[in-house]
Amino acid sequence: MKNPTIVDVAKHAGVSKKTVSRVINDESGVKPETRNKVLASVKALNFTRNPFGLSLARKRSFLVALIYDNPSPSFLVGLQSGITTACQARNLGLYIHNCDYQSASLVDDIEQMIDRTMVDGLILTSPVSDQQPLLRRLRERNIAFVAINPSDDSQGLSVRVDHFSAAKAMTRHLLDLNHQRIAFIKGHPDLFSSIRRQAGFREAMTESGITIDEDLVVQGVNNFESARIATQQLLQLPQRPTAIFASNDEMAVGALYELNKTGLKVPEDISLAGFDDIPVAAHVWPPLTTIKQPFGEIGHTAASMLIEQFQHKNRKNYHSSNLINGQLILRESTSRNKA
Amino acid sequence: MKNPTIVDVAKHAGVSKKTVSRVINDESGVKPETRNKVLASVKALNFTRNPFGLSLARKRSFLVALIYDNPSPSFLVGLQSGITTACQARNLGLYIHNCDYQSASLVDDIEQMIDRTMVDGLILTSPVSDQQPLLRRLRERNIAFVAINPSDDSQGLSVRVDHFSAAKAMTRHLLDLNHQRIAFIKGHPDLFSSIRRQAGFREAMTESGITIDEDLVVQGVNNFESARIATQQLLQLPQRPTAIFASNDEMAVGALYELNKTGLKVPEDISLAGFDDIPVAAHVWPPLTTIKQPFGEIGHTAASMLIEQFQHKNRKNYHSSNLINGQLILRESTSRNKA
DNA sequence: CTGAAAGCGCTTACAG
DNA sequence: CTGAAAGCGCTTACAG
Repeated sequence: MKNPTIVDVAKHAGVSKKTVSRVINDESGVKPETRNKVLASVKALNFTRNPFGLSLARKRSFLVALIYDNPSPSFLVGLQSGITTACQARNLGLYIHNCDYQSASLVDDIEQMIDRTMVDGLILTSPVSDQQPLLRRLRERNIAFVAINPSDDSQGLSVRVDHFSAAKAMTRHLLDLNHQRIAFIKGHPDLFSSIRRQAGFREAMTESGITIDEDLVVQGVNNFESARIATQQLLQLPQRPTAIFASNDEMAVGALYELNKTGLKVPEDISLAGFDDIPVAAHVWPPLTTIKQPFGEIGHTAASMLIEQFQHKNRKNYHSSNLINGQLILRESTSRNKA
Repeated sequence: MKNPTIVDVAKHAGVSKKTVSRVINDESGVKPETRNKVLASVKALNFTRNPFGLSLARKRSFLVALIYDNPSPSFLVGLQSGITTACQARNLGLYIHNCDYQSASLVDDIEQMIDRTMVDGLILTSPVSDQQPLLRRLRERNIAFVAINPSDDSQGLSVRVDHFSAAKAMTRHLLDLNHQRIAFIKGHPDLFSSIRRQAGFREAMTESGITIDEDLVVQGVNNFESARIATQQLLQLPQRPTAIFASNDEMAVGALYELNKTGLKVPEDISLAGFDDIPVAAHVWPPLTTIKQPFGEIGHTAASMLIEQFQHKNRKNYHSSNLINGQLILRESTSRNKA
C-alpha cells in the first residue's frame, strides 16, 4: 500500500535507479528501448516522484511565494489567477503569505517564512515591494524576487503599471469634456501608484494651462470611508468642482455614495472617474469611467519573470523592468460640463 | 556560506545530532544543561531546520491546500485570511490551487497536485466540496480534508453556514415590513447555499400563510449579469413585486443597477435585500440590507478542524460538522410597503 | 539522559 | 548509454 519509489520502478524495469531518474527527468542519452521499459514500469506501478526526496537533493522547493498586505480583493484574486496560470504551466506551486508591511519585524517574518519553506522565489506586492531593509536582505541572501509596483525599479526584477500616463489620459478625458475645476482624491501615500497617478493628473492639468486649485486636491487612503470624508470636504467648498477624479475605484465608489447621499446626480451635476476597473466599477449606478489595470496580466508577467530567473540560475545582478499599460474605459459617470 | 545543518550544531555543541534533534523538537528527557548548550549553538550558528530533510523523514509537508473554483473575490480573500491566521499559529503554510469543478479531469488534477506537494490536508470550497468522485477518492487515499458548504455533511469534516435560517430571517424581515409580493432571485443551482437559501425563503413565506407566486421566483447564477436579466423579467410582470430578495449580494447589486436604470427608487418603489455582506453591499446607494456571512471565521474554523485532525492522526472515520450563523444586517434598501 | 546506525527518496559526481 | 556510491538534512527505532 506504500507509494512506490524510484527503487521499486528500477527493480520492476530491471535497471538502476539512476536510469529511472534519467527517464523521469527527461534527460538525454537513454536508449529509447530502456526509456520505454522504464516508462512502462512507471505506469504499471503508478509511480509519482516524491517531492521531498527531490527537494532535498535539488535544494529547491518548486514553490513561488506571493507576499501581500491587505490588498483589495479584486486585485489579489486577479493577481493570484495570473500567477497560478504561469506556475501551473511549469509545475510550480503557489504559496501565500500575508504580512504587515509596517511591522518592525517584517524582515524577520519574511525570513522565517523563507527558512520554513525554502520557496524558490518571492512576488512582492506594493507597498511591501518598497521596504528597503527587506529588499536589501533578500539581495544579501541571494533570494530571487520580483517587485510589483515598486517606487524604485532600478535594480532587480519589477513589473509596473504606467499609472502616470493612464492618470494623465483620464484627466485629459475630463478636460476634453470641458471640465476645469477637477478635484483629485489622492490615494494612500505609501503606495507608488498613488504618487504616480497624482503626478499624471497634475501634468495633464498643467499642460492644458490650468493652475491647480489645491483646495480641490484632497487626501484619501484608497478606501471607501476615506473617500466619503474627502468628498464631504470637497462639497463644502464655496465653489464646487464639476468633476472628481479618485485615485482608485473604491474611493470613486465612496465619492459616489456621498454624492448620492447629498442628492447630487452623477454625471449631470458632477462627473466622476476612478482607476483600476474592479468589478464594482461597472456595477454601481451610474457605471464608472475608469482605467483598467490588467491584474491577471500583472501577475502572469511577474511570475514569468521570476521563474525565468531562478530556473536559469543567472541571478547575478539581473535587471529587468516591465511596464504595463492601463486602459481608459469610458462609462456613464462622466459627461460634458455645461457650465 | 552554506546553511548550517544539524550536524554543524551537534559539533559546535559537542553532542550527537540526535540530541540536537531532540532539542529543536522540544522533546522531553534532555538534561537542561545539555539543552541550553544546544540552544546556544543554534543561536551562535544561526541555525534553522531544513524543511526538506524534515519533510522527507516525517513524510509531511506542513502545508494546507485551499482548493477553489472561481469564488467571489471577497469570499476568497476573507477565507484566506482566516486560514492563514489558523495556519501561521501552528507553523503551517498555505498552498493555493484553483481548479475547474466541472472538468472531467478534476480528480486527476487534484491528485496530481497532491502528489506534487504532499500537502497535509485540503480545504475544499463549494461546489468543489460536492464532487462525490473526488471526495470518494480522497477518502480512499486517506487524505485529510474539510468541506466548506457541502450539500452532504454526513461524513468527515465540514463547515457550513446556516443559510436556511438566515434566509428565513431575511424573508420574515420583509414580511414584517408588510411586503407580500416578494420576489426571489435564485442562486447558482450547483451551490448548496443556493438551495438552502431558497428553502428558507419558501418556508418563511409559507409559514406566514402566503402562497408563493412562482412567477416571482426567478433564476440567477450568483453574478451581476444574471441578476439584471432576472430583474428585467420581474419588471415585465403584470403586477410588480414590492420587494426583491436576491440570493447573494452580487445579484442584489445587479438588481439595483437594473432598477436604477428603469428609474425605480429603492426602497421607495421597491425594497431590495441581498445575502453575504460583501463590502460592496455597504458601498452602493442605498446600502443593502443583507445577511453577513463571516468569511474569516469560516476559513479559520475549517482550517482549525482540518489541522486538529491531521495533527492527531485520528483519521479513522472522524466526523464533525460545524454550523455557523449568518447575521441580519439592516441598512437602507428595505422599507415598509405602503400599498 | 544520550548516541550510533539505518532510513526517508531522490540527485550529483564520477566511473566505465 | 548505464550504474554503484555518496550525499542532501533530517527522524525513527533501537541500544545502552
